[in-house]
Amino acid sequence: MSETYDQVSIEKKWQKKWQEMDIYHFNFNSNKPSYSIDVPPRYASGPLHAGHAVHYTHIDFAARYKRMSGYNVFFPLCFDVNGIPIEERVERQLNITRKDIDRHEFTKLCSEFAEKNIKTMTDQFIILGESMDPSIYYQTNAEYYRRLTQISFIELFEKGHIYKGEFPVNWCPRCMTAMADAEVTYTDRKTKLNTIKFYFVNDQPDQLLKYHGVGRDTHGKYVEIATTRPEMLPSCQIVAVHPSDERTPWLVNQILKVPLFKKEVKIVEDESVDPEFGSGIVMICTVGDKEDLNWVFKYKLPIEMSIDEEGLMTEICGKYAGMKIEEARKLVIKDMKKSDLLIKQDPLDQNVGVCWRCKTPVEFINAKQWFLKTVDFKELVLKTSEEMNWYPEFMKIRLEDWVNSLDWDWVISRQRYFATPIPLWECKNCGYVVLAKKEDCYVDPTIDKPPVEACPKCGGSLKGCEDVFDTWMDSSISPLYNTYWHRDEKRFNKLYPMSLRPQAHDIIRTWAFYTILRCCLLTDNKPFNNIMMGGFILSEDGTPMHASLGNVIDPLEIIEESGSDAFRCYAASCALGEDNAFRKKDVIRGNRLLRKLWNVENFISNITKSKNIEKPKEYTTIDKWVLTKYSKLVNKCTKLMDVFDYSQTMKEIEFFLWHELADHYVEMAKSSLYKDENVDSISYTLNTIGLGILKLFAPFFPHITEEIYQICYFTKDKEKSIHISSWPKPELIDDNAEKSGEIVKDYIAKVRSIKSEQGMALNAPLEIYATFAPCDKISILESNKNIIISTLNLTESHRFINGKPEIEEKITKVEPVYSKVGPIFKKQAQKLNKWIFENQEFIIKSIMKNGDITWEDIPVDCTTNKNEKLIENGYLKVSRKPQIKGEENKGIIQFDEYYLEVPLEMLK
RNA sequence: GGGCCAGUGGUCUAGUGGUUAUGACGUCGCGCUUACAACGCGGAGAUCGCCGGUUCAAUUCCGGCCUGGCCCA
Repeated sequence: MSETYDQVSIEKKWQKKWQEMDIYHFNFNSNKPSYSIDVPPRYASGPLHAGHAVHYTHIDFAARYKRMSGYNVFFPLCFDVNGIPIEERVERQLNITRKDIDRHEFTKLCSEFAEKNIKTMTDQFIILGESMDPSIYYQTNAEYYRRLTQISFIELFEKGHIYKGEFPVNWCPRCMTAMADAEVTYTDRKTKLNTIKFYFVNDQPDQLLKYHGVGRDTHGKYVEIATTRPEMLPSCQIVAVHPSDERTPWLVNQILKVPLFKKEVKIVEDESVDPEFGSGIVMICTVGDKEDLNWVFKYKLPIEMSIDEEGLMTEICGKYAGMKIEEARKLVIKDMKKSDLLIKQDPLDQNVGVCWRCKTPVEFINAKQWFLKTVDFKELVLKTSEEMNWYPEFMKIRLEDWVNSLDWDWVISRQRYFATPIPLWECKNCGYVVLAKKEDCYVDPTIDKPPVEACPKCGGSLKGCEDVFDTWMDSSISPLYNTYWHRDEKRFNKLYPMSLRPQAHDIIRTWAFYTILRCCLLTDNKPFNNIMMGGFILSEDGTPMHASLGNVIDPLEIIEESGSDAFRCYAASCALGEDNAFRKKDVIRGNRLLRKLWNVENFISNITKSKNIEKPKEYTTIDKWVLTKYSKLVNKCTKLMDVFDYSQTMKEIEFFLWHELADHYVEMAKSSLYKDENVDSISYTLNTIGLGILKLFAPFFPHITEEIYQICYFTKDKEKSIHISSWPKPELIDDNAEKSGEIVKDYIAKVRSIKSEQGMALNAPLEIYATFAPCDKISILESNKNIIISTLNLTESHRFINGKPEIEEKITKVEPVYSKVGPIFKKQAQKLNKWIFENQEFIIKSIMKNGDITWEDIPVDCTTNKNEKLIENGYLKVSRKPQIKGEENKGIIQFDEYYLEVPLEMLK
């Protein structure tokens, strides 16, 4: 091994070699049990950021661990390619709208854009050291994938779970298109707030007039309502006041007349009314803005539209029908002024949603949409999620809350281009739906002919559906695609349900929910057994990453600087399901850890490289100690990896490597080796642990572990890569040796730190005349004295002596043992504790005189035995300090139960 | 407004019904020691978000509030 680890070039080397070695290949003919991962298909709108990188690295930890544990791991490389965000980026890049060019020309541009990102991300995955298998690749816009999306739709349609209905969508009246929320931008503008009169239908008591916002004129009593959209009055559905408003008791359930229009509406109370806005009484129309849409859902209001697709007033607007919005607004105001319905007009700063391209204010219009029934299947989804293991468990609650709150079915159609076409034709005449044949899919009804010439019902001509699917319709069958549903019955039966669904918690209500729903409806079985939820990665200051804030972290920049393995160390430090700010210091920690690992393995290799390693006939105590520690580490890590607790696994291995192995065992072993003692057992121990720990680290640090494996262990372990070698097994567990080893280790560590405090080198000669300790400890030290003396470089004349030296001990402090005193004395405990602290001198004197103290000496009521000895029975804890007695040129250093007899100058 | 999660030394974090609370990064002091000075040893640094309650004892359990994150309305 070289002195230093050249991270950058070695990582590149292995990334290239692994591709040639093809070691991550999923073998369909393997006899091993399979472990299948329903990898999130990465959305192809741009390169990965640090958050994605962490999530995929977590998945990679699972894949590598399972591969080493003897599974045939299914870890596909995949991308989600359909959808609006890609369309939008293409439109912005070329400064066009999709309506400006041919539909199919446009989708081609989207594909090309996505392909570029896919290429970039595929490279990024390689640089991150992800072990995906490109031979089980898919992307959701490919015909082979869209075909299954369509088949799944046809089957759900045939089962009666699909229907057509009406639903309001964002709509730009100028571009004449529906748009996603993502395409709506917000802008400030000045408008007028009009306060208008809504007369009561029934006569009201005069007391009501004392309240603000209530008035009377020659036509009767009225309430004042402020609105920026008077032209929407014909679609006014209800009026609302805040429950804590003093007028509420008078107003609720009263009926108001909508001015100018022959319409009556009821007053309701609702928390979400802002009492400070306008008169504190609001009207709700269908559908003025997003807020109104919430009201529509909540009160199940009829969807009666006052504006149509072209931005013109509809039939329900009476004399205003057919006018443009602005035109109608002006005329409505004019008419209200004429009829004395308008009280005042105030200027208002407003934040309105506008079309991102033409800046026209967005309207909601009602459009015919396709729905998948979801409300009917709440129980099914809840029951199924119960059958799966959630990591962490509490994430299940989010799904349950979401499912329980569902009031509406899922709108699956989009008036878009770059997505899977909805595979059906409709009769222009009677609306009859002709589905594509499953065997014909993939079809594009905007191009392809329907399976029948004319409508089977009325003979009318058929029109291909121009709508496409919501992108979640594609991604929510990923477990079906992965397991060869409808393509290979044998593979499907073997692979479905999948072992693991990894994903982030922000898409529980979408990806997790839709996948469970659809897979259950289509297969009557859950899609996966385990679901692991990644948290959110925030930027270093704890705020979410946003391109506009300029705080997006590029994982490649970090990797260029510190390497992939170090970045993966950060990823491992992120607890599952929790939000983590990016921490540079964990990358630094990674670098230090990698360096330490390299140096320790380098040391081990120097010892073992020219030796034939064989199991020794006999071990030393410290060999058994460290092998026991190591074996327990293996058991612990295995358990932790099984529950995806990567941060803890990493900590456990790191602690063992750095402290137990490097600081203690290696230091002890070194001195023996240099004296040519116990070489066989130490070499075997070092080789076993060196290899084992490398394997424990392999899922986290694939590059460095492979490099070391190939150099140091390949000839002994004989796998072509550490990543297909087997996960370590415990080697030896000997609890007695472990206890003895701990005693030796603690003693050495303590003396080492004393040496360091003296400013002495660790291997400098140390003159200690004798060590005193109780019998159980001293016998253990005595039997390991060779290793102790050589490690600490003690003088040969040093002796281990049972008991205590000739010293005086002074008691410095007596404390109650709270956990013992508390439960017995309950309420009296505090009084007792206080007394103990206040009477230290008395207690110390009694103990000096009698060796212990009893309840008799303490003024406390107690039912226990008056003669009980308090120190002996663990009620009191005594601190002692030795005082030097004896020879003039010797002193005592004391720690724990040990007394070291040392030259006097060591005490200075 | 609702659900879930988090709030612990300067920064980030572990953890616990028992009174000197874990570790990392940073910082300060001492030391080149035949794997490693990009190292070792040691020190300083925390009213465990705030307010109540339960308890002999709360950072930990319960309730309320505040702040941040995700999702929803």
